[in-house]
Amino acid sequence: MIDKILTSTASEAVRFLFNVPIDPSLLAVQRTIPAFRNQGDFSMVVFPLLKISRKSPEETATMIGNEILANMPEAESFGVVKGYLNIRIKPEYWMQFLSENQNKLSYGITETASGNPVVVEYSSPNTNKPLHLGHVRNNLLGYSVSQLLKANGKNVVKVNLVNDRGIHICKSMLAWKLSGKDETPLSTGKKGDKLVGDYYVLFDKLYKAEIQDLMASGKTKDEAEAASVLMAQAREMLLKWEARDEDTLKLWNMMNGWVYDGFDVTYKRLGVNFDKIYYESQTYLLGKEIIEEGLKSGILFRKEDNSVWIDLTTEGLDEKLLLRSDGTSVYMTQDLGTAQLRANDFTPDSLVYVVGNEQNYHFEVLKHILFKLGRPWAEHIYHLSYGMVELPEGKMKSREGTVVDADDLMDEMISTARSMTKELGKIEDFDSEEAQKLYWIVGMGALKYFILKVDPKKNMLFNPSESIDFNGNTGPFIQYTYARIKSVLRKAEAELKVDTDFVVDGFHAKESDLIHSLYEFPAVVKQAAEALSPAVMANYLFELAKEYNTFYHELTILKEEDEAKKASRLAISSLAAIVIKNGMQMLGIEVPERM
RNA sequence: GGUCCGGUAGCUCAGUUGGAUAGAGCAGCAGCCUUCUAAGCUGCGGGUCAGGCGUUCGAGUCGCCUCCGGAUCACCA
Repeated sequence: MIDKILTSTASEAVRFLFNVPIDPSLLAVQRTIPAFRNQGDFSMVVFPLLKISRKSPEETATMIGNEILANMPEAESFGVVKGYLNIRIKPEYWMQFLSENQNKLSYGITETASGNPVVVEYSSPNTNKPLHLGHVRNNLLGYSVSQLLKANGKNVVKVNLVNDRGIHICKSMLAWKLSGKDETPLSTGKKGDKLVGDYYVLFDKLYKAEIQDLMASGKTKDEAEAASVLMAQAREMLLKWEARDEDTLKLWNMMNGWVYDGFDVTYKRLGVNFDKIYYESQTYLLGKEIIEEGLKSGILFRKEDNSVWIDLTTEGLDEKLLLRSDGTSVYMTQDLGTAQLRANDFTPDSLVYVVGNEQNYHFEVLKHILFKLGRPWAEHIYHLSYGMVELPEGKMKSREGTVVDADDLMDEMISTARSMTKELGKIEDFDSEEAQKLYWIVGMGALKYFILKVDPKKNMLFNPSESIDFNGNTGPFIQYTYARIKSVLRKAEAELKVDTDFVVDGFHAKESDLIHSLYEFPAVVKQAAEALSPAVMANYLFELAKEYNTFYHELTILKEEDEAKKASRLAISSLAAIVIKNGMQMLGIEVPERM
């Protein structure tokens, strides 16, 4: 990469001029800011060198500039403003870059995967309620991060750990049984996850009524909760489940089956998928051997009441419970077990957990425990901790009915895409199937981009009364730019063949900006993956699309009479389309050929 | 109370390892379709980067303190 060459040339220059070897990071090369683009493509700050040069900033910069010009064939000229050295790269360099990559469909993507896999866990739903906007953020992040890692040549295993057991499922099961209506998805025409979710809500309603009654008869809230028959029945059901009671298992299997059918539909529409699905009903007993092992080695200890703990106070944390006094496991025990299971299944390079930031502490503890128990791979556990999706009135609460349902939201996005497309009237020749596909692409593009453009670790706001935009910094804007480019390219191909070898005197400022942005794409792919942040990619793509639209507006392409210029602009367009398509694919967003 | 995360334009958000004059989008106003897709482009207004102190040639970015918001600190998951 040219910026690397520049850095090493410059540090050589400093060594030659001032006879002092320097750390190249002192001269971090950066892209010249727009105000000074007339002077160069790259800039260096010479202030840190003044102690070495013992000259004025201008003089120091000029000396280095001359030295670079003399030793770096790609450098064309330089300019100095205060302590900034701006270097222009020869257009020949950019021309070569363009002709080499203009038709490279895999530009920015490392196609051959190598190394042990990265295991990415995401989604991880409970089977007692349908997916909502919070889950949507989780799923989109997990899928996109997986795509980004793949684009960087990693083997990726996407896993989902479904929480299919526990008291919450028993509540839905119990309410269903008590209602006596024998409803099924088939009999009601309802999506299975929705139906089960309704019964979960029904349980809560019945339970609250029971508590009310008990309190009306003079009990305190605590007493009422302790005396609740419904809760006792739910617990009994859980015990029966654990005892593998046949009827209970049958009901459980049936209702979970409904939920999975429902989830499958939602996952498919969201465009996410998994390489392996773990079920807690099969993993919840794991971890106990690890505990035994830790007890033996003395890293864990047992209290008088028989409960097992780890002391993490030297790590600045607390003591943490790992086994209850009755010998049963807690969440942490299971997670230790499933982490080990994954380590055994895949011998991964690293483990990524896409889990909300309310579990920051949990994962910090998890890492520490595994590390103390002699699992060196624990060092490569990354908790991709994302913020809440909040509504204007605050947090979403399932029980208060303030959740934004994933299916409803997708329906709404697609229907908005439909009405906007119809209003614009550009696809009248599409058949119904093509049109439906486009509505889905655009609607989902708007939704996905809206969520992914925000830095994962930040909380974000969703206002249901203001529908998600389709103009400005949005998915459809980027999709539109792609469709626009493709339209030009189609026309160019329909004309005569355009020469892909071209020589131009130089580039227009708008062309240079675009070329430079396109040149940066592979670095952005890397950076986004390292940061586990689709937002890095999203924001880059928006800037790129904006630059293309400015270029498109200010310069003609097909009507350009100078054939070389025309060819260069087509090359820029072609590569821009490739970058947008590849970048969007890393976000899990499709792009339409027309819209 | 301890720990962690956040606070940037009216609103939603960017801002690479500290670098030049802090940027977008939306909303508002004014323009641009006989020309490669107007889901677009151009222009205008809009800021005590929560506040203070410090480190530095240079701080939205790093450190300390204060204020505000959120999360977490369960024999819940």
